[in-house]
Amino acid sequence: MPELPEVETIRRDLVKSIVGLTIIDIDLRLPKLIRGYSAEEFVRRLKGAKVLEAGRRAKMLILKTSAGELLIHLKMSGRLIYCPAACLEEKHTHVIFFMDNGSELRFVDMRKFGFFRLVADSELSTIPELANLGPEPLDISLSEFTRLINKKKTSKRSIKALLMDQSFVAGIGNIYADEVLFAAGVMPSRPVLSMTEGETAAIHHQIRTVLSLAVKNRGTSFSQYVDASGQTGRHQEQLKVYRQTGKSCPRCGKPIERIKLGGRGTHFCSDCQR
DNA sequence: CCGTTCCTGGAT
DNA sequence: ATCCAGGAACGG
Repeated sequence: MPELPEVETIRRDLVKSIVGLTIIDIDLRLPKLIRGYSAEEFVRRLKGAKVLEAGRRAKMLILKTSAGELLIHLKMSGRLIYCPAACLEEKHTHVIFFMDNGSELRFVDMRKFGFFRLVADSELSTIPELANLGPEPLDISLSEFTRLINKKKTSKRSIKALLMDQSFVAGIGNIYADEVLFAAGVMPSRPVLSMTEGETAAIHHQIRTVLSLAVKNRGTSFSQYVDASGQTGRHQEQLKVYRQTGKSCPRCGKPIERIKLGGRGTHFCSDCQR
């Protein structure tokens, strides 16, 4: 899926394109992607609703509407595409929102893992998909990050698994976990309990540096991810280790290695990361 | 903790 | 044919 930088890019696009518009109709072709309400009730409630704001929490998009908060999770392959006027329909288009100015917002998802949830009345913080999220990685201070790491100091799990744990810090996925740990000089497989004060500070610093640069570059595009206008991001050109197996480490020249950690492809330089 | 599962498709 | 893929819930 889009991780924090990709979702943030889409959010900023949607602020410019659909905030202020009203949904006049919805073509929902894959009812199972709606959580909470039935598909019929979801459509009934959102028809006629005005989009008031486009927000984000971790990797979740939150469209504030006059009918409640619309949560959208893109998971691995979901895309939100804004069509100002007639655009060709892509394969795997599962939902189309028709807006009152003739434009459309389309949800396209090859793997069908993404979901929508309309929250009409309850507190957002009680929603299951939001309730257990940790702090935003770009907001957390060094002292707070250090405190959270120290709380996990009994854990033998890898530092990479912890960074990807959304209840620890919310928004980092497989790409940026590898990139952050390379930039911080820490091996992804290192147990959390072995982190030094200096390494913790380096990881905190690189989370900020790597994620904000990726946002500036409008995200990383491989196969699926594009922004809300259908354009690819640019951060794939800046990746140091992710999917760079066998290529020379940009710092020391040694070939980048790949292992499997927690079921995920994990990329690193064994000279630059300890 | 790890593996499996939800899906479809591209790469090897 | 087999493995892999920006996520995350679930079960053992």
